Amino acid sequence: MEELTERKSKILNIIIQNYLETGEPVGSRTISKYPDLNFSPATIRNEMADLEEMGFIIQPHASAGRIPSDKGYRFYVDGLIAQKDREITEIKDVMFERTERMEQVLKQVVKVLANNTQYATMISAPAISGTKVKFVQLSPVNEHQLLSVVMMSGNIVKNKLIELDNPLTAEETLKLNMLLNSSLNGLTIGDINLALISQMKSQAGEFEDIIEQVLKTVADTIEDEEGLEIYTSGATNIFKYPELSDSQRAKDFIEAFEEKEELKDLIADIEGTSEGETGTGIQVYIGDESPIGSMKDCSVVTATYELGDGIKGTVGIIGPKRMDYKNVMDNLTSIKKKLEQIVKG
Amino acid sequence: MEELTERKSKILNIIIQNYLETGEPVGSRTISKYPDLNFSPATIRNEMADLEEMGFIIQPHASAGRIPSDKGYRFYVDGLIAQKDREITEIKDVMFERTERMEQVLKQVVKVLANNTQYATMISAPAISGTKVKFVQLSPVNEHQLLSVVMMSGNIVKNKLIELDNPLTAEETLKLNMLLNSSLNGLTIGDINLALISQMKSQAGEFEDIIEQVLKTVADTIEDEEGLEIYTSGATNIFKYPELSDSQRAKDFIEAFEEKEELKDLIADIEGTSEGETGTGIQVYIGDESPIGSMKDCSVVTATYELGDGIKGTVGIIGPKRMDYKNVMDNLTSIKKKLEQIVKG
DNA sequence: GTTAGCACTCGAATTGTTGGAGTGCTAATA
DNA sequence: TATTAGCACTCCAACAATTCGAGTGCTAAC
Repeated sequence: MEELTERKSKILNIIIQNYLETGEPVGSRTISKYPDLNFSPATIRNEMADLEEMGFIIQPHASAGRIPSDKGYRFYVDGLIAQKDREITEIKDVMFERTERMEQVLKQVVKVLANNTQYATMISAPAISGTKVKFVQLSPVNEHQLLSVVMMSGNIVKNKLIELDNPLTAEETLKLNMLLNSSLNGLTIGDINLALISQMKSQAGEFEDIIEQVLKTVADTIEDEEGLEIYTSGATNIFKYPELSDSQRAKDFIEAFEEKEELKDLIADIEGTSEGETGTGIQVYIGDESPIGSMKDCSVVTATYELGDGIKGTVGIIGPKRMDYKNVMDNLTSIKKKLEQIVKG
Repeated sequence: MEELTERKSKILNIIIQNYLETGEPVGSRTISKYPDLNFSPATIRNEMADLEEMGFIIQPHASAGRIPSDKGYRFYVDGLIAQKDREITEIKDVMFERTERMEQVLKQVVKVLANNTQYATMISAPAISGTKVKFVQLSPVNEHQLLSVVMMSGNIVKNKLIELDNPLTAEETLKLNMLLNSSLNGLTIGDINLALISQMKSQAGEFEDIIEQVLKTVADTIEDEEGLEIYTSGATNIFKYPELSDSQRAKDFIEAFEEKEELKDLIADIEGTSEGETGTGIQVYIGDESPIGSMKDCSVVTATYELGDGIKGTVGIIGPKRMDYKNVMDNLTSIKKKLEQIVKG
């Protein structure tokens, strides 16, 4: 009994779909009532016994119906991914009003997504690491403070306040600005090496101290962001799913969302995985496949969005294994598109 | 029986303290065992009956011990506030390493606080409303984009990207910068009125369009922040307290923390309340005293910190009514001091 | 190959039982 | 008069016993 016959596959799909809706184990009688399956419960039971032996479904206790195993979910999900023809359901366009600031957009995205799907959602801000310096500006605030503004590709702006020992004149500031811009423009963080630094220092002449400080600031500024920002929403939706909402489980889950450290690991894992595995940029972690312990009873569906210039981020949904995979994937695909076009548009 | 005798007050305090520790109703026998109260359980029972009649304690069911009522907690808390002599317990100084950015500091503060107290914590970023423009800087990014950087007192920096129809020359930019700085410097948002705007426009000559756009941007930038930023931590600590951790309650509570909308109301309420009511800047909401529905079984203790120039924010702790009020107040007082000195220092 | 029938199993929900903690009341005591 | 001992009473929490229904596996019949 190694083959997954048409009928078995049909039954399996019905079990999964029914379980997704109800959250209750599915019995043979229930299945036999489906219109396109005219067999008696007994027959179904035989098939179910086979399916269980093959590892697709599980009996939570001796006299209960069956629920999908991780392998079962995987079968179902792979089936979904296979049918590429899904049309993109339009997300309300209200979502992206004119907001220059990425942060606002992302916060809105997770909220909308959580609302649409009723699962927990997360999104990582575009990683800045591979991006280029677009321009640098030093502005004197007063005698002792200099504000450095660094803009990276993707229109990400960072500020930092620099303390000065001695005041700078307007000319000196201008000169430094020119030097910084001409030297740094278009460089990635990786391009700023020792040779470049010493070269800049020599050009700065008597201000080499300041250049050093500024460069350090720039590097700090950028690396600061390396600590990947993540926005989340809808963590409490977990309470909607009885199988996840016992106290301990819920606490661990929500804590992971609050702390975000583990989410970072997850995202690192996702972005590390060879991209485009499915061609759609969508990845699915079922149960133990996820690196986060508190989510071993959950499924995680993620999409990676790319803003060009190698900048990319990840948006994902975490919910019970009996998740409405189809709807979730549609939503993610749609978000991905929207995000990608918001930058181009 | 309208008087709160010494003995009654002693018993009341014992009931509250014991309940704070155990979370279980306190019976007469338990109380009679306290060393400084040499009476039999029966005597205690009489007193307890009185205390209940006076509204300080409650019997959750007919044959249970007593627990404090909101009025009881209030009595206890007022007693605590009265003794001003509390020494400031030092918080680990690691906390405030050199971080220029307020945001980082605040995030750290809530985390440390949640960790120290094991309750849920929140902190509001200093409200910018009353603050002054310190300086404004427009920098051309490319032909079509202009980056505006606005710095307010309290070293809060805001960026915004402005789309240009026609490119600006360097001179024009410089001129605009000078105009903006000389006109806006030292003003609060309230000071920017129509008269000022039209005056600036006329000075800007052919660039009045741009001035308008920039001013709007500046206003936006500032008002943007009016939507008060709030950082939270430790929401899941609620699960440590059985009386709060049933599913529905926990969901509502954590949701309030995730959404933050209600927290904003709370903070508005706090900052609205005539300050210094206690002289220490500490306020306590017990149960229904709080404006947030999902916290009607909690207590909220808050402190307002002031950074000078009218800039202030609020830091608070939300936990069960049987909260370790003393410890919490000490912690808040300490944080408040630290925050206030971090800006001056 | 499919189905009907039947005995069996298990969990969830309901009910009954018990024990302990705590009370209020009354009568005795200092 | 204030305090205490004693006692009957109440209620909850925990546990055990019972019932009920859904679902299974197996066998024999179609």
